[in-house]
Amino acid sequence: MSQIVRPTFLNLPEDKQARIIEAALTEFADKGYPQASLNTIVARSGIAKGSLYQYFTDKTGIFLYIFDFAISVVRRLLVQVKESTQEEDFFTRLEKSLLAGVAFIKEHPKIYGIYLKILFDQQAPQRQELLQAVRRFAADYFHSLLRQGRARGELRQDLPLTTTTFVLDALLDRFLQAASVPAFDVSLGLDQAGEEELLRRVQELMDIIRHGLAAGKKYEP
Amino acid sequence: MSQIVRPTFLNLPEDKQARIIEAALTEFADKGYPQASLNTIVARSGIAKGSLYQYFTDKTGIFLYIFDFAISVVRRLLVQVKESTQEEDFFTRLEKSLLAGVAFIKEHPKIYGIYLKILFDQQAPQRQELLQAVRRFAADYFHSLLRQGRARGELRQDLPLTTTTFVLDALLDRFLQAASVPAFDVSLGLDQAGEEELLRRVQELMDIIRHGLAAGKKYEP
DNA sequence: TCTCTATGTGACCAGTTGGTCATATCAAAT
DNA sequence: ATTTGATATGACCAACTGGTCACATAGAGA
Repeated sequence: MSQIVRPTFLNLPEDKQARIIEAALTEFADKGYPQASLNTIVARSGIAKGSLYQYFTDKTGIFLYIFDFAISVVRRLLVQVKESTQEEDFFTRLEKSLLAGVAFIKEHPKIYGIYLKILFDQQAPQRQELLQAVRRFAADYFHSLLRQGRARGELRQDLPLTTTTFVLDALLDRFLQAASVPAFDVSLGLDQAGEEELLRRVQELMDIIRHGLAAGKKYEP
Repeated sequence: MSQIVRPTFLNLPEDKQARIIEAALTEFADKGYPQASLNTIVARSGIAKGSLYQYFTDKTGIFLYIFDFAISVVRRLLVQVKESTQEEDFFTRLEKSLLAGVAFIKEHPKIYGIYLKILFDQQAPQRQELLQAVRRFAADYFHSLLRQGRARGELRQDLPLTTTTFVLDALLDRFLQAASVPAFDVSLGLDQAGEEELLRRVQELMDIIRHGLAAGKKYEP
């Protein structure tokens, strides 16, 4: 980080820092890394171009600082959800996690936007590392939920944990995308669903995760 | 389309057309729409900048033409898989579809790349329409599989079809992404998996789709 | 008041972009 | 040999990019 932010920036009055962070976050979330314009950031935060280079080393530096900021916000949420649902059963925890995700995105659309952008931007700096950090975080989360659930006998004992982690990660991640990227969601129409419809979809999803699709005799342990 | 390609392009010798399509496909798949450089396309296909504008109206025109070309290739595959598995049971069909997808991406990485790029490129022209077309295509496919499977009694009779479609779309799509975008795949390591490991993962995935996660008594119709 | 350091500034730079256009090339028809 | 219509070309343009730098400003300590 010390290679990225200059002390000058940290000495700045907090509201000025906030203005710059906000402007940069917006721009990166809107356009992605390579298309984001420093001129726009500078104009929106009301500072001079030169000043930007007194705060950060270069465009990459700005981006990494912003991403780091975003990550820290997400991390706080996940830890909190995990702890506050410690006592509940597996499926309730899963459901609450998903709903917490939906609420988070509604509250911090730009943070989610920057994540989506980086997802397929080959040119975002350190993309590989940044993405793996995020997904690993999610994977660890699910894995831990699964282990506890299995230990309590709420889940099939023979579940392959890594594949199951993959399934959960895929389903919840995609559900969030569907709820916030209309183009993504052909079937459910989540982007303009009301609270109650969203809840119904979540429950249908949980039911499928529980019982699967097959008719007839179920798995016997 | 007539607004997009000029007749001049279609009059060109086929190998010249192919060279240009190839160069454009590569560039768009590599960089995405806004970052793709016409200069690069021109250089790689060995034609003059001016010529490009005798073939297409503008950058958007080139992109839409290429995308259209890509879509037609995908469409052919899906139709073929659907027909050739007509007689099999639901889960076998699903499994074969997924494996066909993996094979397709291996054979046409650029076509898949262009799809991934457009996925989150807010600035790709007509992005909304293009994406919806693709996803709708997939959704229709799964929906049709599901209806047949349910009619044959292979699936729970009370399955909510749209949510189930969503589940299948999410899982298979993500599986394909994991198999081709390493950063995306923390848990399974599919990108460097051998044939046999990949097959095992597919079967584990199918098992989870069949039976779900829950222990104990299964759903009774 | 003068000095010194930290901070602020915007004209400026080279490089790249998508797009244009006057001109050149060429094949067929007359 | 000449005309004609389609096709090919690359120098050129305005707009923008990330990044620089000589200079202005301000505030604290002397």
